[in-house]
Amino acid sequence: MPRGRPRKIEPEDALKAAMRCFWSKGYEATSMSDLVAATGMAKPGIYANFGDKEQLYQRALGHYVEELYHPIVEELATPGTSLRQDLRQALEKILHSIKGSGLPMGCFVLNSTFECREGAPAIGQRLQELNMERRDAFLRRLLRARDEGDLPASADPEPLANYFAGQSAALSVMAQSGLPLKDLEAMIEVSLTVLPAGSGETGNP
Amino acid sequence: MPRGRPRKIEPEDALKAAMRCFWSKGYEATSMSDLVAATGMAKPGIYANFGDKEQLYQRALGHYVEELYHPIVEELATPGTSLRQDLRQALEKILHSIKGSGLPMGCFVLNSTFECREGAPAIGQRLQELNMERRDAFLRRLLRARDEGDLPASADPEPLANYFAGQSAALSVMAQSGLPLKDLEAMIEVSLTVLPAGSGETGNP
DNA sequence: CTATTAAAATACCAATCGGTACTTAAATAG
DNA sequence: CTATTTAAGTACCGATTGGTATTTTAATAG
Repeated sequence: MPRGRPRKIEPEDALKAAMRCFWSKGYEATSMSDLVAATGMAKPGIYANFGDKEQLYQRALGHYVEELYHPIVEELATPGTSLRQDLRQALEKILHSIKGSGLPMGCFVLNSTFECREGAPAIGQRLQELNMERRDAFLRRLLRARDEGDLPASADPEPLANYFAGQSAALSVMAQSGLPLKDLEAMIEVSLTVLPAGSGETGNP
Repeated sequence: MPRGRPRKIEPEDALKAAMRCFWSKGYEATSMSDLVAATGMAKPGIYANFGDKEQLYQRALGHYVEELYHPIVEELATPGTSLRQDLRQALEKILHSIKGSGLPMGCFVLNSTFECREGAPAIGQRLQELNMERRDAFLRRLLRARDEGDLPASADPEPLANYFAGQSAALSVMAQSGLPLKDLEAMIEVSLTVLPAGSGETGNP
């Protein structure tokens, strides 16, 4: 056991709580008092463990990326079955991470991208990178499909990757606008029809 | 001429300035001091003319909707040439309203939709309506196309309308992520390929 | 001129903001 | 037991927040 007074809450638990806070309310709308209430850690403890509000925000975003964003993005790029089926599963996964579970609504990266449209260039650049990582994951999967003949050589993978990367925002905004889950899933099926025939089985059997 | 001391700035000009402020920085990040600086109207004048900060925000959003959002949404639903060409022009128009001009970046309605993901239910419901108005405009155009035979009777207009309504968010987030204009226009061409053949001339001549 | 009207401008309010210095509590080492 | 270490908890800081009461300025009406 360590030497001094035992800690009430583990810093990692506090970080998780702070993440949910920033995720659901955004950076500006989250006050230090909110963070104190959410983490259960007193203010001086927060500053001692994480630095100031902006540093904590970056740590929270980093935790989200490691724990939730990267896993989905990476799984998205890996083999699976056919191209169409893999893209369908990827968009479904993104959709359920947007709507389902007890987690705050939407994607933390997308939410932050829209909040930080000007101002702090440091976090803004990081967010551009993260959105591009999602795009690149789609691109990798599409390039592989072209190599394997799952995507015709005539198809250009880059515009397709940009397009699919954008679909998460499309799903997010329509979810926020109140569309029921079945309509959001129908959106996914529509978005998959941009794939040339022969990229896997059809979506409407 | 009116009776008392002449006004320094017209309330409508102040409203325009406030709109740009909220539009570019968001509700939370915009302070009354910012609004005073942007409008040139002293704080008591703002409260006298518009009420409190939240009321001013709603007025600013209303002004945006009347002046910029509704015109684009309505033009989107009206005849034109072929379905594909009309949708292309609509998405191009949305894209250039997102990127071009000297106006703040992005769409005020989309930005607000992402900022207000929980909290004030009043403005949140209004934003849902506005997003649905965009969707409904796409739907009207698609229904007309189906009646005119420009869209096959086998195609289901509703999922297509939801899909196209989402594309503005897709364009917005990829623009924010640093994609150059030509790549964004290529995204539009990809998104149009969900239309069945024979909905107007092809996008790749 | 004076009275009146309406807006601008100054000054101020309590509350909250992000951030810190300081004290207290709870553990171990000797 | 006392000394030491580490974190929790309290109290406070100046600055800024959203919001007003009050005064001053500039016009017209008589």
